[in-house]
Amino acid sequence: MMANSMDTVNSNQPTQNGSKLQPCHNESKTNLIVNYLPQTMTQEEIRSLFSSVGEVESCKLIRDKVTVFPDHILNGQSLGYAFVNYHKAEDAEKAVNTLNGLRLQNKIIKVSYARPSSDAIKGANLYVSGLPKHMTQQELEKLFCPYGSIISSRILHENVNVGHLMQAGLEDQGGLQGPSRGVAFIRYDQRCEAEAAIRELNGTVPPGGTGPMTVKCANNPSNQNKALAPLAAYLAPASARRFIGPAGKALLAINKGLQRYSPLADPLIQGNALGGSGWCIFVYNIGADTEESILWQLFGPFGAVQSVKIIRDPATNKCKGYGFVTMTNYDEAVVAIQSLNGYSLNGQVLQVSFKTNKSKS
DNA sequence: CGACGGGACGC
DNA sequence: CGACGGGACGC
Repeated sequence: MMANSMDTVNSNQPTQNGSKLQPCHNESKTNLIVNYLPQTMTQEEIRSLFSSVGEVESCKLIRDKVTVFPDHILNGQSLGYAFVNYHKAEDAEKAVNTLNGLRLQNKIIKVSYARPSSDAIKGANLYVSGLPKHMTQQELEKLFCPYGSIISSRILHENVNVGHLMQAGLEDQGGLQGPSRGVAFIRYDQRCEAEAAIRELNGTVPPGGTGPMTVKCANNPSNQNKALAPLAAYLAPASARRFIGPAGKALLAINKGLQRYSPLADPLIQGNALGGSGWCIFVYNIGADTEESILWQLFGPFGAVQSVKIIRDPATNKCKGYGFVTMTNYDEAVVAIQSLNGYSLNGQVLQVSFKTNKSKS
């Protein structure tokens, strides 16, 4: 089956692009990249696994970095991949042969040679928006493959409201994703390939599309944008605390004595661009003079709120009676909805539910 | 008495 | 189905 076109180019291949000199000590034959690791697997567990094949020189699990404040950087979640460098090339080869495709928990890991690190492979990840909603991953790759070797591609999808399934832990069984958001990532082998794709494709109308798409460099995944969103969750009352992991506890420790902090007043939260990855809640029957801060006050106590939006009449700037709140975590969103639906605000009874797709897309 | 933006950066 | 790095050569 060709379902998995995710890894279009296998990075095991001897670098066809490199008649260039390799780094002095020939790391390209000993250094491996391991993808699709289970979320919970630690660096030590990975090292242990790969040590079963041969002596490991180094092992590095890549983790998200969470910036709490400019002077507090914490290791966050595993990004699901790691680098394992062996002392001996033969051990690396054996690891590829014996560990690639190994099933660990619910994942099939991929073990392949790491491309030599260089500036040429940095910045090769593209963010694409404005794609037709019906475009498939195959069509997407066909559109982008003329400009270089595609390492991976991914179309982002809407969340789909199937809470009972998610709670049963079945979300990994596949098939539950919602419609395309018209947004995708394309990773090329080389930065220059990505740059060529931007030059050639940005602003053009994709096949089957009705308007121009945007093709640009993707943001660096581990940067400060994420910083304050987790903070809102960790400072929230008990409802959210149950879900805190080790990183959250560290955050809590750091934030002791910061009672003063209020997400309501924080422009980085109010104006954030995190929207789209969380659970969007429709809030109806709010008064004409309702402001964003009211929604923050209402929803903040239930957990991590990513964004808040009051819909206004552009002419009068008066609220049209509804707004949207995006929360990060499904469980917290459910509790917020259950708690706030029917709540009386300034004499009006709120109707609160997950957002539906009634818009004129 | 009316009823689901706009822009989107992956867990 | 799934995001291809890495602060540090320093007392």
